[in-house]
Amino acid sequence: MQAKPISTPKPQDATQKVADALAFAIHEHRLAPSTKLGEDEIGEIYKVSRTVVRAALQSLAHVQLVEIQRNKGAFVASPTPREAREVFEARALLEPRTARSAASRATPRDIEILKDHIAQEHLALDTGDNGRAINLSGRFHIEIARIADQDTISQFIETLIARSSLVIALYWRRESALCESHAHHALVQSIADGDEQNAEELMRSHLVDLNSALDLRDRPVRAQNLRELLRATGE
Amino acid sequence: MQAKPISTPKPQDATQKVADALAFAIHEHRLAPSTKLGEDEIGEIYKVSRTVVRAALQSLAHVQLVEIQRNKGAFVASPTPREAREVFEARALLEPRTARSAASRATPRDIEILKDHIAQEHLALDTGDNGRAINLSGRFHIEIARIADQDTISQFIETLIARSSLVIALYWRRESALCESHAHHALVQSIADGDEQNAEELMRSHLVDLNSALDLRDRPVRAQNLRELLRATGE
DNA sequence: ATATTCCAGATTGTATACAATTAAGCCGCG
DNA sequence: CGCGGCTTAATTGTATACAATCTGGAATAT
Repeated sequence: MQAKPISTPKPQDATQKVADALAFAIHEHRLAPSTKLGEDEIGEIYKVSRTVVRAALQSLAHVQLVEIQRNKGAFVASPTPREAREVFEARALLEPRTARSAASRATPRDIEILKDHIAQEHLALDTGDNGRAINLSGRFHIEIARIADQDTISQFIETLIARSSLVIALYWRRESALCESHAHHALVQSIADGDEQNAEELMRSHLVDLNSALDLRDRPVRAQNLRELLRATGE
Repeated sequence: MQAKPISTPKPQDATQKVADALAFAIHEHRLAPSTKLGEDEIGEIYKVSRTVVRAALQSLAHVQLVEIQRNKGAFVASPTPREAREVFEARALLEPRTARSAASRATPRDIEILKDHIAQEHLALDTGDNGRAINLSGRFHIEIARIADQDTISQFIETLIARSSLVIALYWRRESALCESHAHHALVQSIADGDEQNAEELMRSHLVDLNSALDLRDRPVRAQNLRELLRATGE
């Protein structure tokens, strides 16, 4: 019966908060691939102990947003071209089916949410906030998976989209504009219409478009690993 | 140069070792769903500190082999009928494609490995070691995913098979025998022949068979949660 | 001058200690 | 006899302390 009026110091999981904050930063491309994530450093930023930071980093490592090298530390993941290709292949396998399912289940409320996402996406693009636009674009796909009401597959898609953000950071061709909004709009329309076949097909082609906007030929320079590569030749 | 013949005390990640040991026990049905996994208890068993145990449990929670309830502790996961259905739906979506891919890539060495798996499976069944048989059966599917050479999807399949083990523990109909070996054998044959279409179809029907051997109508009694359920009605 | 060895600082891996929350037993009351 | 509140023990969440490993540079020898 006492009041806790103001801010709750640590009401919920501190670990989750740190993990979310880091994931958000990565999704918005504020943390570039291969960036070192020192435990003390992060702990100081969020005012938590290394215990919490370590748990958060391990959590992110599980979805491959960060890579942990034993006795070396945690780094923002830097997907290889092969991994990048695999991520989009997996999405191509899962998401069309998900879109179909969403089309058969979406409620008016769901359509509202999706349209709102698109509106925010436009806004972010107009204000030049590319990081936010990429983040919202990903969450659009996650929202569709949620509507499909398949938790297991949704979880997979979430991790794939998280990784996609890294892939985009590394391999996106600047020439191609970030104008997927059109595709998203058409997708919402077919979902709203309950047109399963069309939704599935639109999602498939949307993913093909996304994939073709990547240039996977370039090898990403792994900043911090230069030294390691050099030493590898010595032994 | 040097030999590390016998056991290494803590050469690698102690966390991984504990996680593997627990996962193994769960896969072999030695740890039943809803079993409480106390941190001190496990730490004492494996002679490690709670720090390590907690990391291992969180790792297992990420693949949903255990469920962590804040301030309550970790329990062996107990999939609901809905979750069970979703797991097999996801497998039905991923594995046929994987089998096809495996058929197109398998080397003679891979075929050897698969046949060896089947042999071990037979052995386990003959000796009545059902836990081991289930474990091997799952690893057979994982091996196919590995041959398909799609790491991302393989990882998903691994977690799905891990969860399948729990589903089997909860929903397997005792009437139906554990005689999938025949299906596995036919699958290996088509993979060895490089018959992609057949491999895909066999995998699909194999998963259908597995699914039909489950009885998802029964609600699993969550042993430890009785108290919790009772209290839920009170508030 | 270059390469190598070794030492010191910094960082991670693990264990322990303390704080917060929950579970269980006990007592008193209806 | 059963139920409810309180107290205490047990368990988890977090922080800190110690040990092991790695990074980076300086000194030395070639």
